Amino acid sequence: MTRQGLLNAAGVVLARNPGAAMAEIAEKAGVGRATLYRHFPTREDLIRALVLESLRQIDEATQQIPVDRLSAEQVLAEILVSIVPLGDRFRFLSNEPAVLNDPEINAAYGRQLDELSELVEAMKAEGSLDRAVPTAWVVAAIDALVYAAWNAVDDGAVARRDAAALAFRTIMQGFGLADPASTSSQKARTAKK
Amino acid sequence: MTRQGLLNAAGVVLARNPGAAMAEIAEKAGVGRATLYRHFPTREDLIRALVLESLRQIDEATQQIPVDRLSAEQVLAEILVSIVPLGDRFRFLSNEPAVLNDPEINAAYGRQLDELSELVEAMKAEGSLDRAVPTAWVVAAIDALVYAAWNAVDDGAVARRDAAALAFRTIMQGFGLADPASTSSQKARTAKK
DNA sequence: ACTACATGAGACAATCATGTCTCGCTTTCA
DNA sequence: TGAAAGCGAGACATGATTGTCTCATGTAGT
Repeated sequence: MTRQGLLNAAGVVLARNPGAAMAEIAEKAGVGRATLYRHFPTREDLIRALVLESLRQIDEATQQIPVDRLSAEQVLAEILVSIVPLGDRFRFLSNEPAVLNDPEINAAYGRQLDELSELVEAMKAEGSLDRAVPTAWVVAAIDALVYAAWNAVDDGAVARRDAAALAFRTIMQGFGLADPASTSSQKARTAKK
Repeated sequence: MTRQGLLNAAGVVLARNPGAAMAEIAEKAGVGRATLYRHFPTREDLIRALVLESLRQIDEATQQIPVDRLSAEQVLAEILVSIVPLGDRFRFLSNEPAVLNDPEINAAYGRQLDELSELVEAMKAEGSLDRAVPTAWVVAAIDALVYAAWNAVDDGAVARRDAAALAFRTIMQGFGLADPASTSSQKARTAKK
Protein backbone atom coordinates (compact mmCIF):
# COMPACT_ATOMS: atom_id res chain seq x y z
CA MET A 1 0.00 0.00 0.00
CA THR A 2 1.36 3.32 -1.03
CA ARG A 3 1.57 6.42 1.11
CA GLN A 4 -0.90 8.11 -1.19
CA GLY A 5 -3.44 5.37 -0.75
CA LEU A 6 -3.23 5.73 2.99
CA LEU A 7 -3.68 9.47 2.81
CA ASN A 8 -6.65 9.06 0.51
CA ALA A 9 -8.31 6.63 2.88
CA ALA A 10 -7.62 8.96 5.78
CA GLY A 11 -9.14 11.83 3.83
CA VAL A 12 -12.33 9.93 3.15
CA VAL A 13 -12.75 8.59 6.68
CA LEU A 14 -11.77 11.75 8.52
CA ALA A 15 -13.93 13.94 6.31
CA ARG A 16 -16.95 11.97 7.47
CA ASN A 17 -15.83 11.65 11.05
CA PRO A 18 -12.92 13.78 12.25
CA GLY A 19 -12.66 11.72 15.40
CA ALA A 20 -12.31 8.42 13.62
CA ALA A 21 -9.78 5.98 15.06
CA MET A 22 -6.62 4.85 13.33
CA ALA A 23 -8.14 1.37 13.06
CA GLU A 24 -10.98 2.75 10.98
CA ILE A 25 -8.60 4.48 8.62
CA ALA A 26 -6.47 1.37 8.27
CA GLU A 27 -9.54 -0.70 7.52
CA LYS A 28 -10.70 1.76 4.88
CA ALA A 29 -7.29 1.54 3.28
CA GLY A 30 -7.48 -2.25 3.40
CA VAL A 31 -4.37 -2.39 5.52
CA GLY A 32 -3.27 -3.56 8.95
CA ARG A 33 -3.22 -1.02 11.71
CA ALA A 34 0.47 -1.70 12.26
CA THR A 35 1.22 -0.85 8.65
CA LEU A 36 -0.51 2.47 9.00
CA TYR A 37 1.67 3.19 12.01
CA ARG A 38 4.78 2.22 10.04
CA HIS A 39 4.07 5.02 7.60
CA PHE A 40 2.80 7.54 10.13
CA PRO A 41 4.22 6.97 13.61
CA THR A 42 1.45 8.94 15.32
CA ARG A 43 -2.04 10.03 14.50
CA GLU A 44 -0.84 13.58 14.57
CA ASP A 45 1.75 12.82 11.92
CA LEU A 46 -0.95 11.38 9.71
CA ILE A 47 -3.22 14.38 10.03
CA ARG A 48 -0.38 16.79 9.45
CA ALA A 49 0.63 14.89 6.36
CA LEU A 50 -2.94 14.83 5.12
CA VAL A 51 -3.40 18.55 5.50
CA LEU A 52 -0.04 19.38 3.97
CA GLU A 53 -0.78 17.07 1.07
CA SER A 54 -4.09 18.79 0.46
CA LEU A 55 -2.45 22.20 0.57
CA ARG A 56 0.19 20.95 -1.82
CA GLN A 57 -2.43 19.68 -4.24
CA ILE A 58 -4.09 23.06 -4.24
CA ASP A 59 -0.76 24.76 -4.87
CA GLU A 60 -0.01 22.40 -7.69
CA ALA A 61 -3.38 22.92 -9.30
CA THR A 62 -3.32 26.69 -9.08
CA GLN A 63 0.24 27.07 -10.27
CA GLN A 64 -0.65 25.53 -13.58
CA ILE A 65 -2.92 28.44 -14.37
CA PRO A 66 -1.35 30.85 -16.87
CA VAL A 67 -1.80 33.87 -14.66
CA ASP A 68 -0.29 36.35 -17.08
CA ARG A 69 -2.48 35.37 -20.00
CA LEU A 70 -5.77 35.71 -18.16
CA SER A 71 -7.68 38.42 -16.41
CA ALA A 72 -7.93 38.15 -12.63
CA GLU A 73 -11.55 37.16 -13.07
CA GLN A 74 -10.63 34.32 -15.36
CA VAL A 75 -7.94 33.20 -12.96
CA LEU A 76 -10.53 32.92 -10.23
CA ALA A 77 -12.72 30.85 -12.52
CA GLU A 78 -9.86 28.45 -13.15
CA ILE A 79 -8.98 28.26 -9.48
CA LEU A 80 -12.52 27.29 -8.62
CA VAL A 81 -12.54 24.54 -11.19
CA SER A 82 -9.34 23.22 -9.67
CA ILE A 83 -10.13 23.34 -6.01
CA VAL A 84 -13.84 22.71 -5.68
CA PRO A 85 -13.17 18.96 -5.95
CA LEU A 86 -10.71 19.30 -3.05
CA GLY A 87 -13.05 21.38 -0.96
CA ASP A 88 -13.88 18.78 1.64
CA ARG A 89 -10.46 18.48 3.17
CA PHE A 90 -10.10 21.45 5.44
CA ARG A 91 -13.33 22.34 7.04
CA PHE A 92 -13.33 19.12 9.02
CA LEU A 93 -9.71 19.16 9.98
CA SER A 94 -9.27 22.83 10.68
CA ASN A 95 -10.23 22.33 14.32
CA GLU A 96 -7.77 19.58 15.04
CA PRO A 97 -5.38 20.90 17.69
CA ALA A 98 -2.60 19.19 15.76
CA VAL A 99 -3.38 21.41 12.79
CA LEU A 100 -4.10 24.65 14.57
CA ASN A 101 -0.72 24.85 16.22
CA ASP A 102 1.44 23.59 13.42
CA PRO A 103 3.62 26.39 12.06
CA GLU A 104 4.25 24.74 8.71
CA ILE A 105 0.55 24.28 8.04
CA ASN A 106 -0.31 27.75 9.25
CA ALA A 107 2.33 29.23 7.00
CA ALA A 108 1.13 27.37 3.93
CA TYR A 109 -2.52 28.06 4.57
CA GLY A 110 -1.89 31.70 5.37
CA ARG A 111 0.07 32.10 2.19
CA GLN A 112 -2.78 30.68 0.15
CA LEU A 113 -5.24 33.02 1.80
CA ASP A 114 -2.90 35.89 1.06
CA GLU A 115 -2.71 34.90 -2.57
CA LEU A 116 -6.47 34.79 -2.70
CA SER A 117 -6.61 38.23 -1.11
CA GLU A 118 -4.26 39.55 -3.75
CA LEU A 119 -6.37 38.05 -6.47
CA VAL A 120 -9.44 39.70 -5.03
CA GLU A 121 -7.63 43.02 -4.93
CA ALA A 122 -6.61 42.54 -8.54
CA MET A 123 -10.21 41.87 -9.47
CA LYS A 124 -11.25 45.05 -7.72
CA ALA A 125 -8.55 46.88 -9.64
CA GLU A 126 -9.73 45.56 -12.97
CA GLY A 127 -13.29 46.44 -12.06
CA SER A 128 -14.76 42.99 -11.86
CA LEU A 129 -15.41 43.23 -8.13
CA ASP A 130 -16.91 46.00 -6.06
CA ARG A 131 -14.29 47.93 -4.11
CA ALA A 132 -16.86 48.68 -1.43
CA VAL A 133 -16.99 45.08 -0.24
CA PRO A 134 -14.28 44.25 2.31
CA THR A 135 -11.66 41.94 0.86
CA ALA A 136 -11.67 39.86 4.00
CA TRP A 137 -15.35 39.16 3.55
CA VAL A 138 -14.92 38.25 -0.09
CA VAL A 139 -12.17 35.81 0.80
CA ALA A 140 -14.18 34.29 3.63
CA ALA A 141 -17.20 33.94 1.39
CA ILE A 142 -15.22 32.33 -1.43
CA ASP A 143 -13.85 29.87 1.08
CA ALA A 144 -17.34 29.06 2.29
CA LEU A 145 -18.82 28.80 -1.19
CA VAL A 146 -16.13 26.41 -2.33
CA TYR A 147 -17.01 24.21 0.59
CA ALA A 148 -20.73 24.56 -0.06
CA ALA A 149 -20.24 23.64 -3.71
CA TRP A 150 -18.35 20.50 -2.84
CA ASN A 151 -20.92 19.62 -0.26
CA ALA A 152 -23.80 20.13 -2.64
CA VAL A 153 -22.13 17.81 -5.11
CA ASP A 154 -21.51 15.28 -2.39
CA ASP A 155 -25.14 14.90 -1.46
CA GLY A 156 -26.38 15.06 -4.99
CA ALA A 157 -28.04 18.46 -4.97
CA VAL A 158 -25.79 19.74 -7.74
CA ALA A 159 -24.10 18.01 -10.64
CA ARG A 160 -20.36 17.77 -10.33
CA ARG A 161 -19.67 19.57 -13.57
CA ASP A 162 -21.90 22.49 -12.57
CA ALA A 163 -20.48 23.10 -9.12
CA ALA A 164 -17.54 25.34 -9.97
CA ALA A 165 -19.58 27.40 -12.42
CA LEU A 166 -22.34 27.95 -9.88
CA ALA A 167 -19.84 29.05 -7.27
CA PHE A 168 -18.16 31.33 -9.76
CA ARG A 169 -21.38 32.93 -10.87
CA THR A 170 -22.44 33.43 -7.28
CA ILE A 171 -19.16 35.09 -6.41
CA MET A 172 -19.04 37.33 -9.45
CA GLN A 173 -22.57 38.53 -9.10
CA GLY A 174 -22.44 38.60 -5.35
CA PHE A 175 -19.41 40.82 -5.19
CA GLY A 176 -19.65 42.55 -8.49
CA LEU A 177 -20.70 46.17 -8.81
CA ALA A 178 -24.12 46.78 -7.31
CA ASP A 179 -26.68 47.84 -9.89
CA PRO A 180 -28.73 50.75 -8.51
CA ALA A 181 -31.27 50.40 -11.33
CA SER A 182 -31.97 46.79 -10.44
CA THR A 183 -35.54 46.24 -9.34
CA SER A 184 -35.31 43.63 -6.64
CA SER A 185 -32.82 44.61 -3.99
CA GLN A 186 -33.90 48.20 -4.22
CA LYS A 187 -36.87 47.93 -1.96
CA ALA A 188 -35.10 46.19 0.91
CA ARG A 189 -32.11 48.43 0.76
CA THR A 190 -34.06 51.65 0.89
CA ALA A 191 -36.39 50.23 3.50
CA LYS A 192 -33.46 49.93 5.82
CA LYS A 193 -32.53 53.60 5.67
CA MET B 1 -26.06 26.35 37.62
CA THR B 2 -28.89 26.39 35.17
CA ARG B 3 -29.37 24.03 32.26
CA GLN B 4 -28.95 26.96 29.90
CA GLY B 5 -25.61 27.87 31.38
CA LEU B 6 -24.37 24.36 30.86
CA LEU B 7 -25.53 24.34 27.25
CA ASN B 8 -23.87 27.67 26.63
CA ALA B 9 -20.59 26.45 28.01
CA ALA B 10 -20.87 23.31 25.94
CA GLY B 11 -21.53 25.40 22.87
CA VAL B 12 -18.45 27.52 23.40
CA VAL B 13 -16.12 24.64 24.20
CA LEU B 14 -17.39 22.24 21.56
CA ALA B 15 -17.40 24.90 18.87
CA ARG B 16 -13.69 25.31 19.40
CA ASN B 17 -12.96 21.64 19.86
CA PRO B 18 -15.68 19.12 18.97
CA GLY B 19 -13.74 16.39 20.70
CA ALA B 20 -13.50 18.18 24.02
CA ALA B 21 -14.02 16.09 27.15
CA MET B 22 -16.90 16.48 29.55
CA ALA B 23 -14.45 17.70 32.18
CA GLU B 24 -13.50 20.61 29.95
CA ILE B 25 -17.12 21.58 29.48
CA ALA B 26 -17.84 21.35 33.19
CA GLU B 27 -14.82 23.49 33.93
CA LYS B 28 -15.91 26.11 31.42
CA ALA B 29 -19.31 26.18 33.08
CA GLY B 30 -17.63 26.53 36.47
CA VAL B 31 -19.29 23.37 37.65
CA GLY B 32 -18.30 19.94 38.91
CA ARG B 33 -18.18 17.14 36.41
CA ALA B 34 -20.74 15.19 38.41
CA THR B 35 -23.18 18.08 38.18
CA LEU B 36 -22.86 18.13 34.45
CA TYR B 37 -23.68 14.42 34.39
CA ARG B 38 -26.69 15.02 36.61
CA HIS B 39 -28.20 17.24 33.96
CA PHE B 40 -27.04 15.22 30.97
CA PRO B 41 -26.57 11.54 31.78
CA THR B 42 -24.31 10.93 28.77
CA ARG B 43 -22.19 12.99 26.49
CA GLU B 44 -24.53 12.09 23.68
CA ASP B 45 -27.46 13.50 25.60
CA LEU B 46 -25.60 16.75 26.04
CA ILE B 47 -24.78 17.10 22.38
CA ARG B 48 -28.29 16.21 21.32
CA ALA B 49 -29.70 18.78 23.72
CA LEU B 50 -27.26 21.39 22.47
CA VAL B 51 -28.19 20.88 18.87
CA LEU B 52 -31.91 20.78 19.58
CA GLU B 53 -31.60 23.94 21.64
CA SER B 54 -29.83 25.69 18.80
CA LEU B 55 -32.48 24.59 16.35
CA ARG B 56 -35.14 25.78 18.75
CA GLN B 57 -33.50 29.17 19.07
CA ILE B 58 -33.51 29.52 15.33
CA ASP B 59 -37.16 28.58 15.18
CA GLU B 60 -38.00 31.03 17.89
CA ALA B 61 -36.12 33.84 16.22
CA THR B 62 -37.62 33.27 12.79
CA GLN B 63 -41.17 32.84 14.01
CA GLN B 64 -41.16 36.36 15.35
CA ILE B 65 -40.79 37.74 11.87
CA PRO B 66 -44.08 39.15 10.54
CA VAL B 67 -44.04 37.05 7.41
CA ASP B 68 -47.28 38.39 5.98
CA ARG B 69 -46.29 42.03 6.29
CA LEU B 70 -42.98 41.69 4.48
CA SER B 71 -41.79 40.64 1.07
CA ALA B 72 -39.93 37.34 0.88
CA GLU B 73 -36.76 39.30 0.34
CA GLN B 74 -37.28 41.27 3.53
CA VAL B 75 -38.06 38.09 5.41
CA LEU B 76 -34.70 36.70 4.37
CA ALA B 77 -33.00 39.86 5.56
CA GLU B 78 -34.62 39.47 8.97
CA ILE B 79 -33.76 35.81 9.15
CA LEU B 80 -30.13 36.56 8.52
CA VAL B 81 -30.03 39.14 11.25
CA SER B 82 -31.50 36.57 13.62
CA ILE B 83 -29.39 33.56 12.83
CA VAL B 84 -25.97 34.84 11.86
CA PRO B 85 -25.08 35.12 15.57
CA LEU B 86 -26.05 31.47 15.98
CA GLY B 87 -24.12 30.31 12.95
CA ASP B 88 -21.30 28.58 14.73
CA ARG B 89 -23.34 25.84 16.32
CA PHE B 90 -23.89 23.36 13.54
CA ARG B 91 -20.93 23.16 11.34
CA PHE B 92 -18.84 21.74 14.14
CA LEU B 93 -21.42 19.35 15.47
CA SER B 94 -22.92 18.17 12.23
CA ASN B 95 -20.42 15.34 11.99
CA GLU B 96 -21.05 13.90 15.42
CA PRO B 97 -22.46 10.42 14.92
CA ALA B 98 -24.86 11.18 17.74
CA VAL B 99 -26.34 13.98 15.66
CA LEU B 100 -26.28 12.35 12.23
CA ASN B 101 -28.48 9.46 13.26
CA ASP B 102 -30.89 11.23 15.53
CA PRO B 103 -34.36 11.29 13.97
CA GLU B 104 -35.59 14.22 16.03
CA ILE B 105 -32.68 16.38 15.01
CA ASN B 106 -32.88 15.33 11.40
CA ALA B 107 -36.57 16.12 11.32
CA ALA B 108 -36.12 19.57 12.81
CA TYR B 109 -33.15 20.43 10.64
CA GLY B 110 -34.81 19.10 7.52
CA ARG B 111 -37.89 21.14 8.23
CA GLN B 112 -35.84 24.29 8.56
CA LEU B 113 -34.10 23.59 5.28
CA ASP B 114 -37.49 23.04 3.68
CA GLU B 115 -38.75 26.33 5.00
CA LEU B 116 -35.69 28.03 3.59
CA SER B 117 -36.31 26.33 0.27
CA GLU B 118 -39.85 27.64 0.26
CA LEU B 119 -38.64 31.11 1.02
CA VAL B 120 -36.19 30.91 -1.84
CA GLU B 121 -38.99 29.78 -4.15
CA ALA B 122 -41.10 32.67 -2.96
CA MET B 123 -38.27 35.05 -3.72
CA LYS B 124 -37.99 33.62 -7.18
CA ALA B 125 -41.73 34.09 -7.59
CA GLU B 126 -41.60 37.72 -6.57
CA GLY B 127 -38.67 38.26 -8.89
CA SER B 128 -35.98 38.99 -6.35
CA LEU B 129 -34.03 35.86 -7.19
CA ASP B 130 -33.08 34.34 -10.50
CA ARG B 131 -35.19 31.32 -11.37
CA ALA B 132 -32.31 29.88 -13.34
CA VAL B 133 -30.25 29.17 -10.22
CA PRO B 134 -31.08 25.82 -8.60
CA THR B 135 -32.89 26.28 -5.32
CA ALA B 136 -30.74 23.61 -3.70
CA TRP B 137 -27.65 25.60 -4.52
CA VAL B 138 -29.11 28.82 -3.19
CA VAL B 139 -30.00 27.09 0.06
CA ALA B 140 -26.58 25.49 0.37
CA ALA B 141 -24.89 28.80 -0.33
CA ILE B 142 -26.99 30.70 2.18
CA ASP B 143 -26.09 28.10 4.75
CA ALA B 144 -22.42 28.49 3.96
CA LEU B 145 -22.52 32.27 3.91
CA VAL B 146 -24.20 32.43 7.28
CA TYR B 147 -21.41 30.34 8.66
CA ALA B 148 -18.78 32.41 6.89
CA ALA B 149 -20.27 35.61 8.25
CA TRP B 150 -20.20 34.36 11.80
CA ASN B 151 -16.68 33.12 11.31
CA ALA B 152 -15.50 36.42 9.89
CA VAL B 153 -16.93 38.18 12.90
CA ASP B 154 -15.31 35.71 15.22
CA ASP B 155 -11.80 36.36 13.98
CA GLY B 156 -12.28 40.06 13.66
CA ALA B 157 -12.34 40.39 9.90
CA VAL B 158 -15.82 41.87 9.90
CA ALA B 159 -17.69 44.00 12.42
CA ARG B 160 -20.53 42.19 14.15
CA ARG B 161 -23.14 44.69 13.08
CA ASP B 162 -22.09 44.43 9.43
CA ALA B 163 -22.10 40.65 9.15
CA ALA B 164 -25.76 40.02 8.38
CA ALA B 165 -25.91 42.89 5.92
CA LEU B 166 -22.85 41.66 4.07
CA ALA B 167 -24.29 38.16 3.83
CA PHE B 168 -27.61 39.55 2.67
CA ARG B 169 -26.09 41.73 0.02
CA THR B 170 -23.94 38.86 -1.19
CA ILE B 171 -26.93 36.57 -1.47
CA MET B 172 -29.19 39.08 -3.17
CA GLN B 173 -26.64 40.10 -5.72
CA GLY B 174 -25.26 36.62 -6.07
CA PHE B 175 -28.57 35.03 -6.89
CA GLY B 176 -30.47 37.97 -8.24
CA LEU B 177 -31.21 38.37 -11.91
CA ALA B 178 -28.07 38.41 -14.00
CA ASP B 179 -27.56 41.74 -15.68
CA PRO B 180 -26.47 41.19 -19.29
CA ALA B 181 -25.47 44.84 -19.66
CA SER B 182 -23.10 44.69 -16.74
CA THR B 183 -19.51 45.25 -17.69
CA SER B 184 -17.52 42.90 -15.54
CA SER B 185 -18.85 39.39 -15.72
CA GLN B 186 -19.55 39.80 -19.40
CA LYS B 187 -16.09 38.95 -20.58
CA ALA B 188 -15.71 35.73 -18.66
CA ARG B 189 -19.17 34.50 -19.45
CA THR B 190 -18.85 35.01 -23.17
CA ALA B 191 -15.31 33.67 -23.14
CA LYS B 192 -16.67 30.37 -21.95
CA LYS B 193 -18.97 29.87 -24.88
C1' DA C 1 -32.79 25.67 63.98
C1' DC C 2 -34.11 22.03 60.87
C1' DT C 3 -35.03 19.61 56.76
C1' DA C 4 -34.51 18.81 51.94
C1' DC C 5 -31.89 19.25 48.21
C1' DA C 6 -28.30 20.47 44.96
C1' DT C 7 -23.53 20.87 44.59
C1' DG C 8 -18.25 20.07 44.43
C1' DA C 9 -14.72 16.96 45.04
C1' DG C 10 -12.97 12.90 44.21
C1' DA C 11 -12.58 7.65 44.16
C1' DC C 12 -13.66 4.05 41.12
C1' DA C 13 -14.41 0.53 37.33
C1' DA C 14 -14.96 0.05 32.54
C1' DT C 15 -14.13 1.23 28.02
C1' DC C 16 -11.57 2.81 24.16
C1' DA C 17 -7.83 4.58 21.26
C1' DT C 18 -3.02 4.94 21.03
C1' DG C 19 1.48 3.30 20.24
C1' DT C 20 4.80 -0.76 20.63
C1' DC C 21 5.98 -5.22 19.85
C1' DT C 22 6.22 -10.04 18.15
C1' DC C 23 5.21 -13.68 15.06
C1' DG C 24 4.20 -15.97 10.98
C1' DC C 25 3.27 -15.28 5.98
C1' DT C 26 4.12 -13.57 1.33
C1' DT C 27 6.58 -11.19 -2.12
C1' DT C 28 10.71 -9.80 -4.30
C1' DC C 29 15.14 -9.95 -5.70
C1' DA C 30 19.53 -12.35 -6.23
C1' DT D 1 16.87 -21.95 -3.56
C1' DG D 2 17.60 -18.46 -0.21
C1' DA D 3 17.74 -14.06 2.00
C1' DA D 4 15.58 -9.68 2.91
C1' DA D 5 11.93 -6.85 3.38
C1' DG D 6 7.21 -5.57 3.97
C1' DC D 7 2.86 -6.98 5.53
C1' DG D 8 -1.45 -8.64 8.44
C1' DA D 9 -2.92 -10.20 12.69
C1' DG D 10 -3.04 -9.65 17.11
C1' DA D 11 -1.25 -9.32 22.03
C1' DC D 12 0.05 -5.84 25.13
C1' DA D 13 0.75 -1.79 28.20
C1' DT D 14 -0.58 2.89 28.67
C1' DG D 15 -3.27 6.82 29.09
C1' DA D 16 -7.45 9.35 28.62
C1' DT D 17 -12.40 9.58 28.98
C1' DT D 18 -16.71 8.00 30.30
C1' DG D 19 -20.19 7.08 33.57
C1' DT D 20 -21.27 5.71 38.57
C1' DC D 21 -21.01 6.36 43.20
C1' DT D 22 -20.15 8.32 47.84
C1' DC D 23 -19.56 11.87 51.10
C1' DA D 24 -19.09 16.31 53.03
C1' DT D 25 -20.52 21.03 52.39
C1' DG D 26 -23.60 24.73 51.55
C1' DT D 27 -28.03 26.77 50.84
C1' DA D 28 -33.04 27.66 50.49
C1' DG D 29 -37.33 27.17 52.50
C1' DT D 30 -40.16 26.34 56.78
